[in-house]
Amino acid sequence: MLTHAAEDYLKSIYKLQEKVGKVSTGILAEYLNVKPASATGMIKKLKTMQLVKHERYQGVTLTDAGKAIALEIIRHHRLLELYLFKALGVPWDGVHEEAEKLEHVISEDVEARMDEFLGYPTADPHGAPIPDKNGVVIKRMSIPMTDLCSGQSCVVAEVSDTDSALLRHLGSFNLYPGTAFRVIEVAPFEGPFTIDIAGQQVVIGREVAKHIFVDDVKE
Amino acid sequence: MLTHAAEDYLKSIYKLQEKVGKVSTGILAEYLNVKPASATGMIKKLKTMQLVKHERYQGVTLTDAGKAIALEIIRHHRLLELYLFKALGVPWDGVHEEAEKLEHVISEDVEARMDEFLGYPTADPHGAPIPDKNGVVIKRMSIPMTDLCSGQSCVVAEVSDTDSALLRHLGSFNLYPGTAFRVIEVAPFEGPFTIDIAGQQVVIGREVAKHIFVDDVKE
DNA sequence: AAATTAATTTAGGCATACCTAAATTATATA
DNA sequence: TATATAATTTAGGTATGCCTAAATTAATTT
Repeated sequence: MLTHAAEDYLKSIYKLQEKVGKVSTGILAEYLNVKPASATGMIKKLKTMQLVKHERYQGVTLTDAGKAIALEIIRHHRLLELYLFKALGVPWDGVHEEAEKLEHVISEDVEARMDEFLGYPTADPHGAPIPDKNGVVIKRMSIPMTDLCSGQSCVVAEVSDTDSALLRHLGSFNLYPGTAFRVIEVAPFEGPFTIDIAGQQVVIGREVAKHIFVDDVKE
Repeated sequence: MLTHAAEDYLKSIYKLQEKVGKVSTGILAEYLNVKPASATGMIKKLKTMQLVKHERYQGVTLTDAGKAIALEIIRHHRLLELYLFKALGVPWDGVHEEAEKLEHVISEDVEARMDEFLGYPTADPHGAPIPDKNGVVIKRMSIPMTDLCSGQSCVVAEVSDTDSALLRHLGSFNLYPGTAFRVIEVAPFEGPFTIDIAGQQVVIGREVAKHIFVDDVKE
């Protein structure tokens, strides 16, 4: 079996691969809050296990085996988040941290039971897709909120899950995945967004908007 | 914060203290499936943290601080067992192993939510008492089934939780905590027990009976 | 009491996974 | 192209927690 650290590396490589494309040692180390030298060491270990491909100074890529494990961990994480949220009422700004610890120790059996309880869901409380048992991920075609213009309507698809304070902030406006809103005004010079959520007028700063992804954009 | 290993040592010392009284290095090592030398090492570490008292060759005792941590871990374990059993339908012969991993990573917040969901229970699926938030344990006055004589009636109070095969065996007779039965016959020369459970006649071997503790004994 | 046996502790090693500091390699600039 | 800068890797060190083997201490037997 893999160590927790190895699982975290695989998960992080997968996520960075999605976001940035090429995954360098430095980017990976920064993401995991370790030094580049530590990342190099783990990459070497994962390479001997045939879970990653790596050429010196050229970054890492997951092998099929590595990707399968990464998706399994991500599935654990997101199912746990949703379970904690729905079954135990843990606030959505707390589920990430909790799931981060549980994802490495939960059994496939318990996971299957949570999955059944939740009705085989496809997204976690932040809107991120939950890979199925075979590692198949259904990708949504969402765009960053910062791409919206005045007058456009849309639905929140996903928000980033790591910043607890941000999530509390969004929660105070009811800005959850599935929530519809309309852009009233985009302030010039990279300014904030004024939006309408269920009749309420709310101002969302640009830095915050970067962490919100939307769907179903209409004029 | 303590390591998982340190938590396991404290928990084991507590349990052995209950069962055997004096806890020697050798007993502790055997219980934890490590070598005596390893136990000595951890005992030293726990001593510097003032969680145990230890005189060379004289065995270990928990300090109040150590006992508090031991009871906290035991509370985690038993609440998790009951939660997995009741909320997710994990069979009672599987909850111990699962809880063994989760007990070290579950937060106080999630634990409190499980506790509420379960209605502040006082016993786990095997009948073991769940310490409350302040580490108070309500002890039951149960006796081993092997002390019973022909004709006596009783109620199952507790069964040992570590042997999964034993639990499946007991489950097949509906021999859960709370189940009442009457001893029909005790075979001589340390032989098996024949009992009546809800009209069904069942034979329980002496080795199995040693792991069953009963309450409410009547003639 | 002496000798044997058993329990415990010390000493020295291994693996994991992190660190810092130095060396190396690649890339960008002059 | 030579040099400066940035990224990466190597080398060597720390802490945890396990191991084996040897030394010590305690308990039992003769």
